[in-house]
Amino acid sequence: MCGRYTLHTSPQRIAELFDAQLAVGLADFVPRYNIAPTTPAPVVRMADVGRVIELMRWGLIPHWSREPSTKFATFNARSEDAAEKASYRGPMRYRRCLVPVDGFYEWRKRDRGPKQPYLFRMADDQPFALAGLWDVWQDELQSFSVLTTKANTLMATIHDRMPVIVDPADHARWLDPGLQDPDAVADVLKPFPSELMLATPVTTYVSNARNEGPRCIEPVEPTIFD
DNA sequence: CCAGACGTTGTT
DNA sequence: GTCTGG
DNA sequence: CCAGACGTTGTT
DNA sequence: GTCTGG
Repeated sequence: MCGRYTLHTSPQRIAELFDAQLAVGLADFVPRYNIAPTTPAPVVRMADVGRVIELMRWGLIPHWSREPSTKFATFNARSEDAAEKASYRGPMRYRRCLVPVDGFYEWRKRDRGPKQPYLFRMADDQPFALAGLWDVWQDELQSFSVLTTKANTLMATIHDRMPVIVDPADHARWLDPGLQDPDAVADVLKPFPSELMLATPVTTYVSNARNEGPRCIEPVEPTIFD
């Protein structure tokens, strides 16, 4: 699963990498090391003019919701059955997006002490894309969810689920609003190869969602209890 | 048909 | 809006 | 995801 | 134990 991540690469570099236009205000997006559910984050989606990067709230609020509330856990969606779920059926067909990140966190429960956070990133330390779904509520609030899949062998040491990481070669197809049959993009939703990723135990400073800054990704030595 | 939910994960 | 349960 | 709160009334 | 806020 995926409930916290980083995006400290500059918006200009992200726009370049994803071949997308930055929405107004996004050029000033400050480096983030602790993006949490219910908070805004940059998302890449197709618009009439092509790919755009906009701020959306993490935690998908369906357009039919009475309240823009976080009543249910919609910051992740199971890729295996999202196309059949009431909340994701529409988004899976018409509103797929990419979530730019340069790493994400997972926590492992220990026998004693607080949970140990791990930072997962690419071995080459480059930014990458998570598969996302988005929606609009009351023509004013855009929000998104991150798809999950089976853990690869690296992640399986901590969890049996992981976020879907979209291979750059699949970006265009995933975003294509012309593909309205979930089967046409189902092959994109697979576990990313472990050998291209790294995991590092980091300080529990990141565990509090109010904490920010480079200190969040500070490595720590694994302990006997890890 | 209508009413009521609409979600995920880990842990027990 | 759309799915599930009764 | 984790951390932190978890309640009501009347009065100011 | 379970919900809300970040």
